Amino acid sequence: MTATRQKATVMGTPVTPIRIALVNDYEIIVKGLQTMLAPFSDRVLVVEFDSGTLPSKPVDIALFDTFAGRRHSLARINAMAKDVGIGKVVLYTWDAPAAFLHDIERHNIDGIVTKAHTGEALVQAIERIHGGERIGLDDFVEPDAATALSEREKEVLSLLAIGLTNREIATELYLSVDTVKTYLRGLFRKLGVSNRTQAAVEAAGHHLSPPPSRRRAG
Amino acid sequence: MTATRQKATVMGTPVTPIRIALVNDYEIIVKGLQTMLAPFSDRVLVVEFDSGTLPSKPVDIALFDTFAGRRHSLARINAMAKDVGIGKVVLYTWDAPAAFLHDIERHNIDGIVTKAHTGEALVQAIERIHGGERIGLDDFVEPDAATALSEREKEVLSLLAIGLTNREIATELYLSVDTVKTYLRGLFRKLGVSNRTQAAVEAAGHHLSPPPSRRRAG
DNA sequence: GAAGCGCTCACCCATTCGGGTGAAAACTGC
DNA sequence: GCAGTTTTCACCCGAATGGGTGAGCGCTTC
Repeated sequence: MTATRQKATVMGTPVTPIRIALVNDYEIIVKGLQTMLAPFSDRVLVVEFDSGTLPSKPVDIALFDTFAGRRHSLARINAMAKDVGIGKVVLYTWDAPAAFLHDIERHNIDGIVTKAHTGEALVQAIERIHGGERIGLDDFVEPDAATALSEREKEVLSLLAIGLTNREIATELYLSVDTVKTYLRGLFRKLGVSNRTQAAVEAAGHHLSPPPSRRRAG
Repeated sequence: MTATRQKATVMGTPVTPIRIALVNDYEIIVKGLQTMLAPFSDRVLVVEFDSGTLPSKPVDIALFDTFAGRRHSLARINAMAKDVGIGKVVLYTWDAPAAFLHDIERHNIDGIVTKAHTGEALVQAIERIHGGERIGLDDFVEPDAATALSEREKEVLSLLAIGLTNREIATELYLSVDTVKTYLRGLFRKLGVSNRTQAAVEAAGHHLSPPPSRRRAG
């Protein structure tokens, strides 16, 4: 929050704006970001808007609009990020950043900003992330050591949390049922619960379960 | 979907655009809606943007941006709607409309549109709602008769949803375990699930389970 | 290189769960 | 009154779950 971060010009000399791409399907967000960032064109430049696809031009930062149910693409964008020339991948989400803990740890996300940000705040966040800070991440990294879930445990829990049986979890993760049960015992202990339903409820608190299904399509 | 709906002019004579207000806190949505609807200024006119407060001028339609955790204001806006001169109250939400079934039944919402709409689609939806249709509502009203839960079933489900065992539920409700199991069979059938964990997840969608405990602040 | 942790699996055992059938009592609506 | 629904319970049975112990392998750390 030092004053140096906010100036886009140094002694009147213009600085190259940070080039960002927005990966988003929704017109209102695309238009909103454009309009919202227009006054800051000297600091950030939105060079591309994509509908679920990757930006075709190199950018400093890709704002990745991650919705539940769309997380799969996160793996993809990250895998291809270096090929295309994306400097950093930033989640641009409605949810509290914690909702994407799972993704953050799995893929290398460089920052998270929420859509609650105003234009000015967003620009500042982008500048800080561009500068190497891990905005929105630091608050959510470390769990509790003793109750920290391992990678595999989180995978098992996330599948449990959608109601899969042990056998289904095993099949999904290419494990034996006994192994799944071993993980569950550890999970129950760490979560302080005694059955899978309680674990599923807790999983939501750990942001490891999807939102409940909507019965009817919108 | 008749052709008459789309024309904003009648034989070249301009028609008064529908006046809408947006109740929203987020700059990106405010800016996005403005920009998105700008090309349709002959059909819809965004006359006011409010941050959580009610529009001060009479409008035909108030787009009410409802976020989880902000639903309380829905009751307020509706109560005051007629005083201020709001023609219709429309939810403008990300979620599938079903997420607000609860609200819809409690307050008199005239329509629901999602932010996935493009400008053109949004304008059409607004026009149809203005014309008296209940966009997005008809698909979500009735609890389906066959899948409606009885009082007792809801009680059982709400206890299941916090992870109680059948025996615990039975004790809690002064029932036999067999009775609880009978209810569960019916619940699973109505919810379209095959085990209690899935039922617990669904229960959240039915507003029958408390929000999961947050271990860390978001 | 020993200790510790994460990941994997196996076997055992008691309990719980899920699903099926049947049925009685009460209340609701036509 | 009768049909339908809700609430309640019982019995049966196979499958799933939960908990315990033990154990091998790989990686990191001291």
